[in-house]
Amino acid sequence: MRAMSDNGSLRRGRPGYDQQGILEVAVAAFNQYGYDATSMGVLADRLGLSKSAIYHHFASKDEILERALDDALSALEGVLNEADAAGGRAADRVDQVLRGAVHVLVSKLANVTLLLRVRGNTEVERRALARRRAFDKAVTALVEEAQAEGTLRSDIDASVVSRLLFGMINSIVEWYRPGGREDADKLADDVIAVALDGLRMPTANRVEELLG
Amino acid sequence: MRAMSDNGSLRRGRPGYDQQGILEVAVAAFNQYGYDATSMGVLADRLGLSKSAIYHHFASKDEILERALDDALSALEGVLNEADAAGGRAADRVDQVLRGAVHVLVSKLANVTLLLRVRGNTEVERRALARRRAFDKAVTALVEEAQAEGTLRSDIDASVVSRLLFGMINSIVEWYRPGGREDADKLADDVIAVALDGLRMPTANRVEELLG
DNA sequence: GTCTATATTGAGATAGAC
DNA sequence: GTCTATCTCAATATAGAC
Repeated sequence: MRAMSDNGSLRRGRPGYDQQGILEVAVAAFNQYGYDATSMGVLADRLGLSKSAIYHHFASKDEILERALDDALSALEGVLNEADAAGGRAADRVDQVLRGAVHVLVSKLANVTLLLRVRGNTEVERRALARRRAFDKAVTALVEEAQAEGTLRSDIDASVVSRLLFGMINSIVEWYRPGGREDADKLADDVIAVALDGLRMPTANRVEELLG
Repeated sequence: MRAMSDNGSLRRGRPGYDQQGILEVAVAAFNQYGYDATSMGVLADRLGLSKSAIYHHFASKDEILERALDDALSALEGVLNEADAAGGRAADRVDQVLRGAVHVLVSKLANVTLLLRVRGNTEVERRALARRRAFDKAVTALVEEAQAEGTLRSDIDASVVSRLLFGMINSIVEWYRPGGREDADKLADDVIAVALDGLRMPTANRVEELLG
């Protein structure tokens, strides 16, 4: 409740952590070693604190994870809600969701990375997985709409399409590293370009030559 | 060295495990809970053995992981080598590598899944990551060749292209479940279709309408 | 090839002083 | 808000019998 409690990520001085400051360091460690392989001891070392100091801010290791996952999930769900609220053609909403998802991935890279690696070992993890499944289901429904509309090819199953799309998008967390705001836009453009138009040169001969 | 040592996965009777039999159960558990979160105790329970019985077959938990990762990596490297040996246009070799990778993913689903989740916590894991990086690098070189050749669009960086492609392909392990041989071919077809031609209906209006 | 111990380490978490 | 010290439990791994 002190004044400095609200500017977590801006305060970079060593001691006197708030939840946000601890969260950032913890998530980075979780992503580097994996959640299970990251001990409270290692976490304490990274923070320059004792283990018990961490327990002053969080009730358990699990609770740290819960906070980080909720942040990522809320952002992704927000993208979906915005697209739904915007209305319009399904194809436009698909476009909006894909671009929005790329931006969330980039802006909340660490937390989303953590989310994508959750296996469902604990109640916290299982709740997160349930929210992810709901998100995936909504995206699949959107793709189905776009197929019915005639704007997306319908020779591939909608759930396969949405899984491949998000497989591509989600894989960004494996290699993308910060670097500015316009990079996220360019990345989103590239993803959309590959997803909608494919990699083949528009002028190149089609099926026969490449796949023959 | 007994006769039954060579038919591991075919022998389904409970006791009298060989390395292969233990490996399969272990990898399944590693994928379900995550490697670090899977204890030798849980593994023993699943095998219907005591912990010490496992140590008769493997020197350590790490060695079990090493075997599984090597199997997946060797298969993927084999795909690359075959494509290189086949020669021909870069575009054809890209196609061959993508299809081959999908088939390896499907045929060695469990081991590849494990490989894709390795974080680099131990020497074994770091060696596996190094082999993965070498594979990725070779694929990127292949994409560059195809771009220079004029068969793949060159407005997107080759390393981004290969990362998005393999992001899409690798994500298959998250949802694909057995189900027959032709499924793998159909899946490979779908991946190639999305990757090369994109999702947009060939007849639909292009950039202006969808992205406007 | 498997078992019942057991050694040993490190984990998550708590108590209570400052 | 942080510390030292400690509890408790579960982990990997080993010893040695059958």
